[in-house]
Amino acid sequence: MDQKALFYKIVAFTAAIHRVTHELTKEAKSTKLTPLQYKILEYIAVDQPVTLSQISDCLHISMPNTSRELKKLSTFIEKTENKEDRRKQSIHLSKAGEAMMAVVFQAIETQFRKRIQTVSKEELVEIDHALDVLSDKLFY
Amino acid sequence: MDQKALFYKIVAFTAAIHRVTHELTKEAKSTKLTPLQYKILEYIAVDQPVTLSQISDCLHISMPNTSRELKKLSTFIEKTENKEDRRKQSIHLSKAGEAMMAVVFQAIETQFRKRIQTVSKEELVEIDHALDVLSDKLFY
DNA sequence: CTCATTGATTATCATTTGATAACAAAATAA
DNA sequence: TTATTTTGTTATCAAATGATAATCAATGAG
Repeated sequence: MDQKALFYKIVAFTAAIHRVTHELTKEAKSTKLTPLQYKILEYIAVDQPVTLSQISDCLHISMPNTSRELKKLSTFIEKTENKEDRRKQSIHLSKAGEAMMAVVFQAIETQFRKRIQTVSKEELVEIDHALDVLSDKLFY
Repeated sequence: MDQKALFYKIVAFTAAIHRVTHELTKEAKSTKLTPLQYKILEYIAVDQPVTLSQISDCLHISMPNTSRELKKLSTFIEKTENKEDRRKQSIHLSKAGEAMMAVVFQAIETQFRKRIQTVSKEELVEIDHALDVLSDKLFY
């Protein structure tokens, strides 16, 4: 296994992913979310409930800026007080946020279905396995 | 194969990749390149020679903005006239650009080697195969 | 040849994002 | 208790990025 070649393949791969996701999340643009706001909402949608500092840490956005963006997203999120530590906030999607992310995800999903139209069931299993392998061993 | 589950896995996967690449390309920050400039240079490095409109198309940056960024990158790139179509430019990395990207890639590679330290040869082959599968069938 | 199209540039403006300082409240350590 | 750390907010400034109009030269279609 030529590690150098593998490395270049990974660079090309990640670049390709960035391009494809850009393509797909363009749909999200119709929601008037900025890319950063979309990223934040996506993170909340997947990991909720989260705290502000979790968002800040994971997405590498400073706390002041995270706070600012969350304020802009106020209609899409809700903050619940954390009983154990009253400094912390439990942030999760509001009804409106859930509804909007559902629409966005639906749009992205539709795009993806187009992509896998021609893919056989066996190949889908292969893709699924490939995702697991890379998630486990490379992009954790 | 549950397509819905697969789709969510893909969303989580691409988000993970974005986070990891963010982590890795932070190294590139020491080069004083902005994220956009890095993206452009990376694209040139991988696909050179390219034209300005290719960069614009592939990275979804308007031509005026691409032109502006390329001007900022002038020390790292060279423009050669295209004999067939004199409107077009053949853009490739300059000596300085090659040198700098080599440093950046080296830094990223080092990070990646850390990640695959504990991975066996068999698993590397598996990773390589997984990259091929996803590149072919999903992120083309 | 004339006209529309393509590839690229310059200038300009608005928006988004990043960075930092100053602050406050809750929690924890001393 | 007091001091320190963690979590979050507000305000402000600078930089990066996006968007658009005007322009130009080369190309290709008619």
